[in-house]
Amino acid sequence: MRKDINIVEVAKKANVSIATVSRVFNNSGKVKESTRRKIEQIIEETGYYPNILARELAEKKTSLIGMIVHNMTGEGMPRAINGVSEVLIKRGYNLLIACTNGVFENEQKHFEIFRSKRVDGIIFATDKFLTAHERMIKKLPIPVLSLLQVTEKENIPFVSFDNYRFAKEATQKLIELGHSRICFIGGPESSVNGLERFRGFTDALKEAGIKINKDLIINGNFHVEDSYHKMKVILDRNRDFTAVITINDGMAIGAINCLEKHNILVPDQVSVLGLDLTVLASTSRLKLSGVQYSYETLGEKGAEILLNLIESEDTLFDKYIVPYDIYLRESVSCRSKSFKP
Amino acid sequence: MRKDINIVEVAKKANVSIATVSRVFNNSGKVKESTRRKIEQIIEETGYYPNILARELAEKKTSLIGMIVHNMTGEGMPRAINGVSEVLIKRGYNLLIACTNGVFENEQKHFEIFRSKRVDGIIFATDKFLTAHERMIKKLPIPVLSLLQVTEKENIPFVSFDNYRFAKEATQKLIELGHSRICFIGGPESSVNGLERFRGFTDALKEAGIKINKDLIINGNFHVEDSYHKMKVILDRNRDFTAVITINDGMAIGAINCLEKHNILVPDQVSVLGLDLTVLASTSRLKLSGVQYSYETLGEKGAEILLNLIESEDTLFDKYIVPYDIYLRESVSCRSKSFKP
DNA sequence: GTGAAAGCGCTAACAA
DNA sequence: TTGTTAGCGCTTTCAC
Repeated sequence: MRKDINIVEVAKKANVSIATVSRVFNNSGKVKESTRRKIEQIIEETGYYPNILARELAEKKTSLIGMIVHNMTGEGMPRAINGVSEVLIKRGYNLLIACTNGVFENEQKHFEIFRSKRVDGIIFATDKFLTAHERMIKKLPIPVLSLLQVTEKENIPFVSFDNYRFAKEATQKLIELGHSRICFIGGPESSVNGLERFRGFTDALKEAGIKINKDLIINGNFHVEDSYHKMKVILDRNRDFTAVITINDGMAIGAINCLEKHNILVPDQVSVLGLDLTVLASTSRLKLSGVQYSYETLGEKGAEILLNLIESEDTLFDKYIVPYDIYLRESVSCRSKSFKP
Repeated sequence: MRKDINIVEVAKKANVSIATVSRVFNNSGKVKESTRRKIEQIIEETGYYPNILARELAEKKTSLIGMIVHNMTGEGMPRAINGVSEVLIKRGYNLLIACTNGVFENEQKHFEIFRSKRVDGIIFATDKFLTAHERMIKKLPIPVLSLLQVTEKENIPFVSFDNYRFAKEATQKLIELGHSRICFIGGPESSVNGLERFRGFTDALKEAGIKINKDLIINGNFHVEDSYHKMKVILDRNRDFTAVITINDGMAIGAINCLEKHNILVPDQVSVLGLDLTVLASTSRLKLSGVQYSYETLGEKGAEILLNLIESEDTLFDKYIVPYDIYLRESVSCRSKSFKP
C-alpha cells in the first residue's frame, strides 16, 4: 500500500478540523456551504480517498459479506454469485469469495479468515452439510446462511431448491404419460441434493405402485461423457424401458447421444427428461424436457435474507425455497414405442 | 459486528502486556516458553480472534485482491476466477469480487470502492478496454492487471489469449484441408476479442489469396440459439461454402444443429470449427473441432503476475499470453463434398 | 524477555 | 457550524 494522503492533511490544507472533513465526506452533520466547497476542492486537488479500513475499525462494521463455495465451475454457481452480487451492491455491501473445492479444511480455514476479516455475514454453499459445519457455524458471532443445502434441524437459515419435490413431480409427469419402466442416471453419492432427487424419483414410483428395477438405476458424476457411458451400461444390462431421467441436463444430453448412437429414437422409443436445466440444455438439438429453476433467484434470496438478518440483528431462522418449472418438450413423448429386441 | 474479546483482555487475563500477546500470535520476537503457553491457553479458552482490520490498519496492507469482471455467467470466467482464487489462497491473499455487467459506471465505482478498501491490487476483466479505463487505472496507487484484454499501448500488465493468432491459425488449418469458401459467425461488435478473431480469420484468407465473401460473414452474440438463426440467414443467402468457423463452441453447436435440420451433413458436406472450446463442446454428438485454451491458467497467471508486482514493488509492465491447442476432430473433414442445390 | 507508548486513519460524542 | 478528543484493536519501536 503506497502512501496516501489522509484526513489530517486534508484538514490542514483546508484550515479546518478533521471532524469537518469527515462530515463533508459522509454528508453527516451540518457544514457551512463555503467550507464544504473549500474542502471538496482540496479533496479533488489532492485525490484524497478515505481509508475505509480505519472507518470500519471505528464503526465496527465492514459491509463485507463472505461467500464460501465448494465449486465455481458448475453451471449454477456463477449465476447464484451473480444474484448475490447484485443484491449486495444494491445495498452497499461487497463480496469476499473463497473457493474450497469441497475440501473441509479449506472451508474451516475460510470461516476463520472471514471471521478475522470481520465480515458482517457469510453465505455458505457446500455439497453436503455436516455436523462439523454446524458446530463451526454455531461458534461464529455473525449470521451464516446455507445456500443449496437445507438445514432444518440445525436451525440455520437457508435458501435452496426442493430437490425431492421437483424430482418426484417430474417422475409423476412421466408416469402420467404412460411410462412405468424408467431409468435413473443419478449423481455421486456424496451429493445430498442428488440423493434427494433420487428419493423423489423412487417415491413417485412407489406411490404409483411401480416396482423399482435396480437394473435401470445408476450413479454418475454430473458430466456429459459420464452419462454417455452410464447409459451404455444400462443398455447392456436391460433394454426394457421407455424413459430416462437424469440428474441434470448435461447427463440428459449424454444419454440422448448414447441412445441415438445405438439407433434408439428419442423421444419415439425413449423419452428423456433432465433435472436442473441450464445453458447446457440449449445445446441440444431436441428441446429438452425437465425441471428448471433460477440460480439467480437463489443467490438474490440468499443475500436478501442474510442482509435482513444482519441489519435487524434478529437471530431469526429464515428460509426460502426457490420455485421451479417443469417443461415437457421435444425429448419426451406420450407413450414411447418399445424398442426391445 | 458483535462484541468480540480483544487483545487487551487477553493480555489482562494472562498478566502480560498486549505486546507480548501480539508476539505470540504472530510468532514474532522472543517469548519465554512458559508465558507463550500461558497466553496460548487464554486464547484457546476465550476463543480470541485477532481483529485483522486493526492489524491491516497498522500494517497498511490488506492482503486483499479486488477482481472486477464484466460477466460471471460465461463458460470461461468462473474457471478464471478459480485459477485466481487458487493462487491467492496459496499466497495468503483473499479475493474481493465485483460483477459489473459491463456497465462503465459500475466499473468506475468499483475501482473506487476497492481503492478505499485498500486492496493490494486489482484484476480487471472487461470486454473492451477503453481509454477511460486507462485513465482510471493510471490514477490508482496500486497495480492493476488486465485479464482477457491486451493493453500493449497502455503499459498495463495483462494476461490474455492471442485471439488474432489462434483464429488465423485455425483458419489456415481449414484452408490446408482444402476449404476456401468458409463462413464466419462472429461475436458482437463490442467484443474486442471477437473482432481480433475475425481479423485473424480474414488475414488468413487474404494471405492464402482467397477473396472474402461478405455473404458468408455474420455477427452474433455468442449464444447457441442465436447461432442457429444466423446459420439459417447465411443458408438463405448463399449455399456455396464448405466450412463454418464460429466465434465459440456454443455457436458451433447452434450452427451444426441448423445445418442438420436442413439436411446438410456435418462434416461430410460442411465442416464446422469452433473457437474457444469449453464444456459446451462436450455436449455435441460429434467431437467438435476448434481452439481450446485454459481459463484456469489465465487466472493463475494473472494472479501470479499481479502478486509479484505487489510484492516486489516493481512498476514493471508484465504480460503473458496463454497458449492454445487446435483440435481437428469429427466436425471437420478433409474436403467436404458440395451440397449446392 | 517483556512492557509502555506512539502510531495507523477514521468516527462520534461533547464542547465551544 | 466547527473543533477537541477519546476511542476502534493492533503492530512496532525503544526502553528496561
